[in-house]
Amino acid sequence: MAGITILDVARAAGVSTSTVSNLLNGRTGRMLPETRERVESTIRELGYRPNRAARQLRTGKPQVIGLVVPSVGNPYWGALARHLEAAALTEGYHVLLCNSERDPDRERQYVDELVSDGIRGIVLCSSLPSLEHVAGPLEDGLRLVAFDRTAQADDPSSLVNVSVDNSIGGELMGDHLVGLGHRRVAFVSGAIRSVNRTERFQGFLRALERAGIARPDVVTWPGSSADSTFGDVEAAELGRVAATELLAGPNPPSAIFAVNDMTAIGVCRAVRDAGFEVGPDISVAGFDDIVLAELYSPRLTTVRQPMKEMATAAFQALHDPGDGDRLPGATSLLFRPELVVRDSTAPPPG
Amino acid sequence: MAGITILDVARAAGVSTSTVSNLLNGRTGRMLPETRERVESTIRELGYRPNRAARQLRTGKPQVIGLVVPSVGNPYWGALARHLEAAALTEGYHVLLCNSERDPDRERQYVDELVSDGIRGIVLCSSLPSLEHVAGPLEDGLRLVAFDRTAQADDPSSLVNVSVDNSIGGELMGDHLVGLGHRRVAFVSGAIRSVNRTERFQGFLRALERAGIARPDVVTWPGSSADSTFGDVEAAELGRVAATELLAGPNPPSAIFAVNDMTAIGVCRAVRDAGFEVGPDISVAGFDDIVLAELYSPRLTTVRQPMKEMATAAFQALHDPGDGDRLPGATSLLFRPELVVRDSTAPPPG
DNA sequence: CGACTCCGGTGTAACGATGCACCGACCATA
DNA sequence: TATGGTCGGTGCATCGTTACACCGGAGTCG
Repeated sequence: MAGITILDVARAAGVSTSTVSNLLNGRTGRMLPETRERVESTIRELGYRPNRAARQLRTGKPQVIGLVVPSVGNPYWGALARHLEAAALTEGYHVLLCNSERDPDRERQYVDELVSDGIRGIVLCSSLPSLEHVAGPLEDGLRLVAFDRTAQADDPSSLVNVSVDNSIGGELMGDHLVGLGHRRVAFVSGAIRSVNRTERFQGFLRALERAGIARPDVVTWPGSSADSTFGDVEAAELGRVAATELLAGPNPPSAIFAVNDMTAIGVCRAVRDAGFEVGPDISVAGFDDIVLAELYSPRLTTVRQPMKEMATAAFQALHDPGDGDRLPGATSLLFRPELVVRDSTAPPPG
Repeated sequence: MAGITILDVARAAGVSTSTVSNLLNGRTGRMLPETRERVESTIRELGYRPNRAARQLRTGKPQVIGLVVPSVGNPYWGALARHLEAAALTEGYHVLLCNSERDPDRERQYVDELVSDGIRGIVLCSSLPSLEHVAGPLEDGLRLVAFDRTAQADDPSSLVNVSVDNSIGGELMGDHLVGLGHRRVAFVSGAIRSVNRTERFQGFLRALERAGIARPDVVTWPGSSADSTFGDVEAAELGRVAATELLAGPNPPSAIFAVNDMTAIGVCRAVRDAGFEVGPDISVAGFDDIVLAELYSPRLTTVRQPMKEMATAAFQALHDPGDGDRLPGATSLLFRPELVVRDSTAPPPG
């Protein structure tokens, strides 16, 4: 039980609380090395730890950042949470966890609450296309990182976007499938996170066109985009339904690229249900490289997002004073994805 | 960007800050309903939100609980984090996330830090068998819930353990496999989380013995138990290695029960690598029912932990003043697991 | 009528850290 | 010896909320 205050330290070291505070906050300019060492060793001996609440009350800035994700139960967001927390820890920051459950109201509410708690940095993994609902706090100095989302024209300035380069990711996978010899390929996607989907698809398309391949079949979720409770297990179901439809068609593809790993897993199930083997008969590829991808059977070929680096960058963007003269307007940090070839893709049969 | 303080509210409502504070803290006994309503509506109009830092500074109790897990990247812990946060939210609490990465030192350090930040409630998912390292804080009034762990004789009192009834879980699975007609069964497990492992195994054994079946083969991780960095993806690898060994043996089992879903997935891979089909040829079962289990191929038969209920109970145990005259000594909350039969188990061939 | 008791609040001293505005001592210079 | 400048610190008001101690007025009782 701490209970040890700055006053205890000051008394024990024979200085004033101001001096201890100065030391604690790096204002050691005008301080005798001797005094400094005496205070430092006193702090160590007493096991003093600053009280965060008092510090926050005084400075208005807690040593905490907020993380708002759809659901940390999803391995993708879980991985982000893990790496973000690790990055924050290196600077003595803690992470407050918020699950929006893909509910825009909850998302808004969380941001408001965090802000009014004095938190000045938030990593937001929004399911909303627009971010105007956080424009207010942003103007008041909130540092906001939008994760897994690319910049939009109407983004508030001072917003930093951290994301993988979805377009290149799509292209990498397109090159891979083309290189294996596939000529009839399909793209399967849900309607949410439409920006990502579009970019992944565009990159994919670019690779195919370069190889002189006709525009692939594209199957997207037939449901309305207003279906905001669209979850993660449902993503797999979508993949299954879409792939079933594709395979029953007149001229089925020999390879299917799903917008993410969850969906790819659903596609795999459909492929098997249709009597094919994933890999040898029909190639299936995903995106994200969640832990599941490596463990799935067959091991899933996918595009890896460098999650650790992205999480670290997200924290830095919140924590740093800013790159001084950063370009005005919204900024994006795009990370290079990496193709991970495993067992779910192979040359087409025949 | 609140900026609105209790003083603003008091002035606007024409009362003292004390009255507003009294209302906020439920001391409405001696208060005219009229006054109360006036203050309440003022609060609403002004959009006042109490400043947590100031409140904590005054009361010493922040509206935050700590969650220490090995890694929230693991879907099992991710699910816990999600449900715990949801439960906390209903009472206005936030959750501070800490990933110990299975490092005992980090675990200790997190607890110390949380305590010295004034946090009075922690859900600890410890990889350590003993909890003496938190005995100090516990004596000083820290409320501590140990999750996924059953009580030990030398547990500090005032500790609450929340866990699924592993013994019954094992028994349920034993009954299921026996009921399918299996007579040669094996149990695969790593060395960590030894208490859980033992209990799951004991329950399993009980079911087998009741059916008059010989003691099953048991394969545990050959590595040393000091291997504390033993992770989650490695759990799958362990399953693979263990099952490979089993299947190459003289009298291979027709069913394999793995200590958890991750390990079961590794077992599945080994089964397939050996040229068998999971389900029809060899039954494989897991434990936990992580999201992966439903998505895996084949869908995994497993024992579900009622995660939502367990997380809610864990929060309640931290939050409630205690059940008045709770029994002295360590308390355990055991939850009933549920058998989930899917496609990875089937009657033995022949 | 005076003493008591409620009722419905209010006044205010903390909680622990911060950082601006000082201050005394010492030295150099004029 | 006055003047000014550093050096190495210190004094203290302040952040927003809480809750204990208190208070004035109305009602009750003998």
